[in-house]
Amino acid sequence: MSDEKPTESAIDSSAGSLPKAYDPSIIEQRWADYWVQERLFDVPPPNERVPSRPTGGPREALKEGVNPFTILLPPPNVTGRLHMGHMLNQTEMDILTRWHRMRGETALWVPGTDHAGIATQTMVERQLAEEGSSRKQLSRDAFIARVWKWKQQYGSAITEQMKRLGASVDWSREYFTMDDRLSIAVKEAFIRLWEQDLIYRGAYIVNWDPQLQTAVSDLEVENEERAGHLYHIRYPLADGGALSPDSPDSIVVATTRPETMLGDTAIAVNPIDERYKNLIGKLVALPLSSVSGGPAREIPILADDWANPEFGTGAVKVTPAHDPNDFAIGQRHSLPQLNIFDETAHVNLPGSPYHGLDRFAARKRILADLEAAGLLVAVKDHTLTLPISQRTGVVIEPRLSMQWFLAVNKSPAKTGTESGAPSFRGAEGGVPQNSIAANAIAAVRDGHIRFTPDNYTKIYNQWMTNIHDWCISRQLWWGHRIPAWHCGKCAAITVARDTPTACGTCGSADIEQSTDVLDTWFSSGLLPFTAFGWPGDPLAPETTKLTADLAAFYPTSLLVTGFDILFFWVARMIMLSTHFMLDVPMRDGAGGLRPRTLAEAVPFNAVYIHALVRDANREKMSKMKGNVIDPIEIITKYGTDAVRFTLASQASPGTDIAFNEARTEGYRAFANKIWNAARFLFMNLDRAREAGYNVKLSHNGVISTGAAGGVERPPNFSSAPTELPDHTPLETRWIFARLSLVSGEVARSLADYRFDEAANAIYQFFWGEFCDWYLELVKLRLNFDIPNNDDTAITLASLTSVFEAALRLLSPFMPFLTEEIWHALYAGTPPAKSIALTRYPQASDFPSSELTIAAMDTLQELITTIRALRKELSVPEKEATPIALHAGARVLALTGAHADMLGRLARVSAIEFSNEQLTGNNARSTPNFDVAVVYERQIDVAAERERLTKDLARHEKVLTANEARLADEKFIGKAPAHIVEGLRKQTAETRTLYDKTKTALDALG
RNA sequence: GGGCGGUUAGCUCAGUUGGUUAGAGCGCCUGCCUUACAAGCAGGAUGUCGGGGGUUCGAGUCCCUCACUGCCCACCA
Repeated sequence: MSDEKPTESAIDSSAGSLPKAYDPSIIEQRWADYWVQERLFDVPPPNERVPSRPTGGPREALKEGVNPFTILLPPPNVTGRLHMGHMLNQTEMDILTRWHRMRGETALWVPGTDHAGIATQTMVERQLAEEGSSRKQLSRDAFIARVWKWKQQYGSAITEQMKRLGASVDWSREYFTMDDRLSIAVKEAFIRLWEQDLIYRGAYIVNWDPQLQTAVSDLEVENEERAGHLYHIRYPLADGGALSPDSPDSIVVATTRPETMLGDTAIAVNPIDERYKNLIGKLVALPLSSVSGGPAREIPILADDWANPEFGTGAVKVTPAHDPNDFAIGQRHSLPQLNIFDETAHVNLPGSPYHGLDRFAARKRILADLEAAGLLVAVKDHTLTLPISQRTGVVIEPRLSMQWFLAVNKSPAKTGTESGAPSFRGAEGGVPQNSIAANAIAAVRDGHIRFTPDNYTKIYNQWMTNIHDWCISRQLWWGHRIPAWHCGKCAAITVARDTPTACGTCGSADIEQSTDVLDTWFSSGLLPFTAFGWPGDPLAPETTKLTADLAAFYPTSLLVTGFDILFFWVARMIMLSTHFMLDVPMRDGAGGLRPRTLAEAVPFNAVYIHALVRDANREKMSKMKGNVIDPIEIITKYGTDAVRFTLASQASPGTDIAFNEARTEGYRAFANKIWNAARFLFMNLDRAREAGYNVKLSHNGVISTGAAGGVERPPNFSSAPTELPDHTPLETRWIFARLSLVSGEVARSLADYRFDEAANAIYQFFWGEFCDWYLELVKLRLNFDIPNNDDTAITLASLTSVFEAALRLLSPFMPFLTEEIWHALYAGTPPAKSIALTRYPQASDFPSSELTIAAMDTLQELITTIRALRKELSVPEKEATPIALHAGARVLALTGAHADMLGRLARVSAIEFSNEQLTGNNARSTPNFDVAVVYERQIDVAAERERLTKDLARHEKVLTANEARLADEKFIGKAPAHIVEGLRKQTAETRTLYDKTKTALDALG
């Protein structure tokens, strides 16, 4: 089955050929393959006529049009396996993308994968370890070749999984962040930043992961509170301190990390601290610092405000090479920086007894030695926050090392190296400083980027305002190697686009490329523009570097992502994109170019941040806990559509999703329901054909017939409301009206990222209204025994039309099921290659009338009331009974005209109209009518009394409350008229119900 | 140390700018194999909206406070 071509397997619309139960496993893979093979969602390269994207809020998207909708897939790690977070993320993006596409917009969703420096390198290193080899045993080039081989072999796993989800991405534009094209762009970005003097190299304290043996950024460090100790250590004064008898001969410092004392180069006390005032300037003999049996190192006691007299002993040891604060003190006092650890955090002090010890072993030894020397004064319990490497879980070792940094709070220097390039930057006012961070702040502050939920605006601002320079170098092998060459002779740095042969400063040929690579987030931060071809043809003049894709699709419309990468990625994209894109000109519409504004330089106009997918008990999923739900597993069990719908129906902004399989089971049932509704329809279409009806499907929902979703759209995109013949039955008018309203609701919800509301509206419509009511009612009309019956013809046409439209409405949420049925409906000759290329139902597509809805509401209420009464009276399901009805003229007329509905749906055999109120124990009252079921059967008096008593109490409560309010002059005076009027009406109705209930209760005796 | 959320039916969650009797799905109870569907149909029960106070004609919704709970940021040895 699955190897058949979909168009051929699209079954004839005969109920007999649809299996009774819906089985997603036999259709989903087939359509997933079909969408990819047919390149249905590829967007052809834009031409000059592509209109540029107007800026506007999400509401703007409600208008139909041909604007591009562009969205970038957050690239998963190439080593990754799909998890529930991906699935939520992609479901949301796919719903929106399919929705926009079906609205006639050019919907471009660009997929890709991230080379994920650390993750990938670690994975391959692990593989090597299993083979008894290691990265260092291979050469750098051999190792990188090995990673590429791995990528070739396994790198497509995650994208293959994506295809299974039905993600409607443009595979022709798929990228990998280490592709040649993107590597060139990354290099170019680095070089320009260097030329603008925004990248610098320097020795600073960085977060060092001793396991990975690389620097990591602040963001890659998690702070964990742990119980630890504060050690008070005595440092003797070098001169013995015998200045005067009461003068101390030592100073006691407090530290949590005694092993770092080997790197101490000073002791700091606060200048206002009276205890130590006369020690300032003295030297101490650093204990345990003797190398090869030599004398102890002597270090000064100095005054620095950093020392807090309240904390510990008020004296702090200063280790400039291993603590950021100490580093700062060192800078202020020109202290030497003594790096005592190697890159694996083992003591690196040849000649010292601690040489070669791991940092924790060194701590133990040092504490023991201090104790033995009587220098360990006190050990106090102390909770400290330990920096933990996110990637490896090991304790981060702050370490002085040479790294590359991106200056984020600095204005770019004029480049000068670009050949006469005109600067398009900064034409807009309002950006005070033009630094990377300032632009990133302005972009959000000025509303060019909107966050949903909007509280992330604040979080973003807070972070961006306090941002530090970004350490962008990593001591890894897998990644974008920094295009800088160090000179062996003069030590100068040569940064160049093409591999240089000589030092740019002294001309020496003794140059070597930096061994560092760039932080993965540096390259992914460039994606919003590099994915569209930036920087373009490097040989072309600067002003024409606007690639066609960039011109057509930048800025992207939306970014959908999780809050966990808000700073890692979202913020970096805003920083880097605004910075670089301000220099890329805009088409001015008259064939020329003009500077780009900040609004046009932002990477996206909106950011939708979704929550976490948790397990059914709201626990965070983790491998350790073993509660990780594998999307592929759950999809195999319930079908992709059901899982997608589960996620969508719970995806309300700002709330985590507790993924509950029971719910997915419910949505599989929903899919099955629709499947069976289709079977019902097909069965009737068959009957109609057999009875000689001319069954022809209109193609009015189709917006594209030929090529894949291109930029061009057929002119007949808009569709006029379906015209209903005069004698169209009520239920058909009603279902069209409901479809219209629901279509409107769905559009409004999706525009606000309310996937839950949209999904629930469709669910309720499809099941609660179309299936539960409409399908039951059409059974009254479909009468194939009578040839050329008007009711039958109109109803069948409407039924088909509504069902087809409802499928389109549902298709962004359940693309597989709807595709399958839609193709089946057209019996192998569909008007488009996919339902995804048809028009999305709009409220204005269908005739709608409030009167129709009100009429059906009344009939539904009547039917429901009769059903309840029958149940209460224990009328056997199959037995029809007469009813008595007391009501106003409108309801009576309505009931008279639709007695057949009551017969079918409430098993009413006859209707007796009554002039009297009906209050017997076989009767029920609503504000619109009294109805009684005529059935001779002793009712359960006790149960009836209980029910009536309860009702009475409820009515009474309402009456008391309402009457009190209506008697309140302040309420009458201040509340708006429609509220008062509504309350009056409700009170009157409740009064009537109360009276009737009272009478009925009294009648029970 | 700062900052941000959450608390509504047994469970998971909705509840628009305050406005007439607070909803959904699942679960639960009862009755039905009614030829699209038992993955179904019909009916039913279930809430002092975390506690307290305030503003208001009117509060699940706004303000204060307390409790519990989750998260983010932060260079105090």
